[in-house]
Amino acid sequence: MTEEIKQNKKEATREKNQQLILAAAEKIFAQLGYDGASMSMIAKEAGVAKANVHYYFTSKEGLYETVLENIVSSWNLGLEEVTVEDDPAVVLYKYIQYKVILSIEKPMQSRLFAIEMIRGAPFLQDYIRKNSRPWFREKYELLQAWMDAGKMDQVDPNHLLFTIWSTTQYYADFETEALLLLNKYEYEESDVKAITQSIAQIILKGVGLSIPK
Amino acid sequence: MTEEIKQNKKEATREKNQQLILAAAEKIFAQLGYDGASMSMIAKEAGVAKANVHYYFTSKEGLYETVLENIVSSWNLGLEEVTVEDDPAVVLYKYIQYKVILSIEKPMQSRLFAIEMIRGAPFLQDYIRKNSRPWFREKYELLQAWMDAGKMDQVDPNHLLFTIWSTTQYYADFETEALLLLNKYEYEESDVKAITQSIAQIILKGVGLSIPK
DNA sequence: GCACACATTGACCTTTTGGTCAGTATGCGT
DNA sequence: ACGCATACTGACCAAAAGGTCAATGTGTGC
Repeated sequence: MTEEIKQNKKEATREKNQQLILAAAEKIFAQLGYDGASMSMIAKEAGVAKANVHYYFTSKEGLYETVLENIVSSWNLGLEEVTVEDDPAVVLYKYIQYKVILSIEKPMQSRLFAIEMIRGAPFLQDYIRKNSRPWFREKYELLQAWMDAGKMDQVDPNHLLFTIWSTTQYYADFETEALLLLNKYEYEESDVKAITQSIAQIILKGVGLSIPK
Repeated sequence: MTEEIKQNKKEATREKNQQLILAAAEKIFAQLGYDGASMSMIAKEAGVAKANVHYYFTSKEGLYETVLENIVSSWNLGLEEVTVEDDPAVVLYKYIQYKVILSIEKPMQSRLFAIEMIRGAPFLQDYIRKNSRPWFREKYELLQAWMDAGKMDQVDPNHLLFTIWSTTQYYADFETEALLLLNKYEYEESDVKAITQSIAQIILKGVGLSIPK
């Protein structure tokens, strides 16, 4: 036992219901967007009365914000402990693979994020400024260092990162389009590998690297 | 004078107002999504009474559908008159350039499309099946032919096309994120070139081609 | 077992939504 | 100039939205 396991029934119920509502909200918001979702749908999905949702989360905006924060703070942004000494081919390959898996397995989170961005990020602007931007700068420096060291081609690191994000997230956000064009009903296990392979092949070779074995 | 220029005032007004409403609807829908947009906002934006919007377009769904159809049918999908004899480097470079320009100059259309896809394409599914899919198959064959002829590397043409789409559309759909991370207020003229160059460099080299001069 | 704090809810409120309709304005053909 | 078809609108409606609240249920500590 690690932390304070002792928990009375009330606290447990409270936690459980809050979690229930949060999970329901994530699902509904991702499916229908902020405006398309309604508090009663979320309450129904969570199996509680609508008023109870308002008991835990003051407003729809508040609930939405909490959902976004939860998702976003759960994101290991990736590339956390990478240094200039590492092999860029290995690092980038693994990053692409990680992002593809995330897209296929947790598409709702990606879509929720996309919806928020398209809306102009009314709630996530602060997060991006405070968290994403430093992370981004750091990775910019990392990539630039690799390029300076002649380990890979010189490309604008900004656009390289955008390229990795967009290509991998495409399979979550535009799943409908992708599946329709591939004439598939849903992604298969083998698709993860094929997608990773194709993207990695293009991007890695595109910056003068080759796919690690 | 090409067609029937003669137009009485009634027809002109009708046409004008319809166009006014459509333009307003496109803007509002792209900004707020289907559910976020309201008929009164659209009417106000168009400068007509709400009831008049309903006079021309039976319902919100109908209006939304018309807006989508308008956008989508205005899309020259690109790569129209390309044959196997053409140089893939030139063709792909121009295609990327064309899509980047579109993303920067008409981001609302891209975003509207993205929103529709994330929602599961309730209205555009038919269009994709009937129009995009044949186009997609055709370009698949074209790319495959180039690869068979040894003009470029062997990559799954499906994912290559997805890669081009996603990377270019990113700058429209995720404009907020991109600008925040680049610490810019808006795209500049020079960005179109820089983006095109970076994307083209990665993708072209990634499939064994080099940027044409 | 009792009192207190917290959890839960149905009923209710206001506002906004998409949509309708009866009535009015407006340009056209005669 | 007049009558008719079409364009247009303010007022209105039912439904659904987010949100509130008084009342009721329910564990916990004493």
